[in-house]
Amino acid sequence: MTISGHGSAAKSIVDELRNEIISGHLQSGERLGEMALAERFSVSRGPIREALRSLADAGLVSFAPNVGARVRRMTIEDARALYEVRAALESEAARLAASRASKDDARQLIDLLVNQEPVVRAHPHGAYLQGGGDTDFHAVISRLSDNRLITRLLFEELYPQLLLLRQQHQNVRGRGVEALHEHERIAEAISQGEPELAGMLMRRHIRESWTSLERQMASEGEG
Amino acid sequence: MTISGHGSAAKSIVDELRNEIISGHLQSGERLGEMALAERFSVSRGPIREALRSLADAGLVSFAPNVGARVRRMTIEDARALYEVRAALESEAARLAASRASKDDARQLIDLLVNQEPVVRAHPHGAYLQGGGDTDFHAVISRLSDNRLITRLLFEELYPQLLLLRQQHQNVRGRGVEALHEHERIAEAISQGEPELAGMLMRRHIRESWTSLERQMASEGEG
DNA sequence: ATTCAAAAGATTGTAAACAATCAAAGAGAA
DNA sequence: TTCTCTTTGATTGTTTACAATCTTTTGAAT
Repeated sequence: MTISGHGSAAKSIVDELRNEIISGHLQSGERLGEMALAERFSVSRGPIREALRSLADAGLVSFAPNVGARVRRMTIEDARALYEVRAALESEAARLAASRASKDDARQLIDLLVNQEPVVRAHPHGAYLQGGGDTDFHAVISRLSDNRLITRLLFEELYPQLLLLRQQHQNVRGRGVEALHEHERIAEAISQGEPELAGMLMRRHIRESWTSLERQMASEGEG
Repeated sequence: MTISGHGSAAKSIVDELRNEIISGHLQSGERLGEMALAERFSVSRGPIREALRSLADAGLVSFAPNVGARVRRMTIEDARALYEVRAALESEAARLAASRASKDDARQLIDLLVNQEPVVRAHPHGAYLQGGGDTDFHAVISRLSDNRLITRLLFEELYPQLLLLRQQHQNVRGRGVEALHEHERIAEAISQGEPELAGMLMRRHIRESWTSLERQMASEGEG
């Protein structure tokens, strides 16, 4: 679960390594030797081991006993499983948000989208997810769901893996305009207190996102 | 994520401690000092620290920096969040199983229930979940979903926490007969290849389970 | 040239000692 | 008595050293 604790040394090391993995500075499959990292961060192997375990929990690093850690390589099967779980958790979050959100909360969600609209229209195929806009939207819904477990699973396990996936298949383009439109419909359902509809729209939204990504990953194998 | 690795020492320590926590031999809130555990297992503090981190990832142990680990105390809010996530993941699993399961797989699922029926009828209020029968049913659906991430989340994070919850609120009784009947309807939907129906029935099944548990936890506060 | 085996090198797993932080006990004053 | 400050004790965080395992290299035999 990784509640939070984690000796302060390991914590900052985790953050740094996560950024380097997600940004592609550390390539997929690359070995993460404990001694090498210990020297790099001017620290002993203890905190390094703890940091690597934590990254493995987040799904960014893979282990082999007596062999060590490597930057995880995401297969297309991993990606499919990831999107299926994401659909389950986010549609549940949308459902709960529609049940529990106050009028004020819902209004805040809609305002967020109104502010994002001009930005998205300026970059129709922008990396919506990575840019923060998409993250904001889903983060707000996560908060409105009032379920800390869902929020933790999404932000500490699924989203990092999604970013890693994007990093490893670089030619993925966002669906900026379409996604924004789908967001608007979801926000509307939440603000009107319709859990079933909100959940269904969110599920469809994520399925569309996966369809788009899957197509790009497939064509990647050809070219 | 805790792929598997984990030095062999830590692995067995994790298993032992998990059993002791779930069985109630270690009470909730009890301190888990590193030195004490190191002596108990005749091992140094290194593997102990790794084991405790792993248990924290499973949600059985809570941390405070510079203070240490304790057996996690599950609040009613934790329980609610847990059941909401469980509903999301298991209904997704049922949905996927209905989409993907072969006729043979589905038949196997129904056979499982037929075999369990006489056992459940003999103990109508038995601890279905803990006894293995319920676990078997959900495990099979998990496998039929063909999604390793769902399976891992359920068996390494959610189910252990559910068992801990049961341990801390001891007067919970199962819904043996009703649950079995609901299982039969779910299995039927899966075998007939109806994802929407299977998902909906599973969601309802888990909601009923939660309603029953919530009522018992509430009455616990009174008596 | 290829394949297998054995030894050398490198890396992870574990143990033991040191440093830093926190919690509790005790003394003193209001 | 109660509150606060200080000190003491205990526990976690970190480092260093040792043991076990794996990977790679080297060599010979086919």
